[in-house]
Amino acid sequence: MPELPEVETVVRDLRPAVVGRRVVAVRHGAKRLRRPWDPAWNDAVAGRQVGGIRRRGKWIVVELQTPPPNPLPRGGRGDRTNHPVLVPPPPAGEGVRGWGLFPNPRLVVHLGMTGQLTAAPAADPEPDHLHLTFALSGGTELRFRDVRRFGSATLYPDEAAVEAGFGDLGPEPFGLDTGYFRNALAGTARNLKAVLLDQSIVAGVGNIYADEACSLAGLHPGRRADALTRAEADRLRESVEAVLTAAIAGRGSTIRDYVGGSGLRGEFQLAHRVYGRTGEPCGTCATAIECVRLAGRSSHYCPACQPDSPRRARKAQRSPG
DNA sequence: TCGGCCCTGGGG
DNA sequence: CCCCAGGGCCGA
Repeated sequence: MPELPEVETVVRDLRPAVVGRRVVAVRHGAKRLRRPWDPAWNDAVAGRQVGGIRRRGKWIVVELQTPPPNPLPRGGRGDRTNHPVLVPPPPAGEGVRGWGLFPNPRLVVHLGMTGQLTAAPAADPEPDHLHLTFALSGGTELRFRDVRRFGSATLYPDEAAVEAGFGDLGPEPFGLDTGYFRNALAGTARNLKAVLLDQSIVAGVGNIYADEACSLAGLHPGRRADALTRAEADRLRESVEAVLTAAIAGRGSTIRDYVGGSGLRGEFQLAHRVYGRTGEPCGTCATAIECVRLAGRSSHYCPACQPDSPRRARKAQRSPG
């Protein structure tokens, strides 16, 4: 479900709802996700404070930290010793070791196809397919729900481990270096669709926005990447950035399951040019949108605006419309 | 580099 | 019943 714009919307929604709060308790379901949740992680998380939340590609990183000591009441120094320490100590038993092994815990979440990460009042009824619940101070719960269980939630001990976990994840698509993108395209015989879906080339683009970017760029998604001219490659890079920016502004696309961090659906599906519009008239030239299978995924395009060969592309370039 | 697979549910 | 679905990983 969620590509970069959806994940970005989740993160922006969650930030004001969770940052600064402490994790009071962790609950997890029995069914395993892509990566099973290790129950030992509960102790590493409980008592910590949410320091921040951010996005990387389609991944969500929740930054946890050891909460600072409570501010001491003003007044005489006597208070300093008498005041009870309200910061909960690490859980008993192996808890001390649990905190020690996770100095700067990072909760890394991937939403897969149907994952939902939301902040909700603890009093709200629990939905079905709920796999993880973080009860936060102030009565808010951070909930991870996922019908198909292609998503995952993993705890890493620190930033270095997160980076290692990301492996060869490519750069963010915003402000992407022109030369880098040209070279990436020139270096492979795969089609544009496959390249745009490849997270090691650019992070965050999925099936919807790959199609939308090709449409915006006027390029057939089946074109060989290494056959693009420099101008075409640059146009594609700009189109990826433009469509993602517009989609974030529209709070992402809800086809079926996607909701943002506050449970709201996206709006950008209403602005799709080609995705999910097979048979409908192209908004530019009224030709019927077509759908083919590329890189194992449904791929939508306008056969008139997105010519399938470089030769026809050059022709269309000379006489647009 | 590609297909199959992991899952559940909705629609034809 | 069949096929389809915002993704990623693993093995041929």
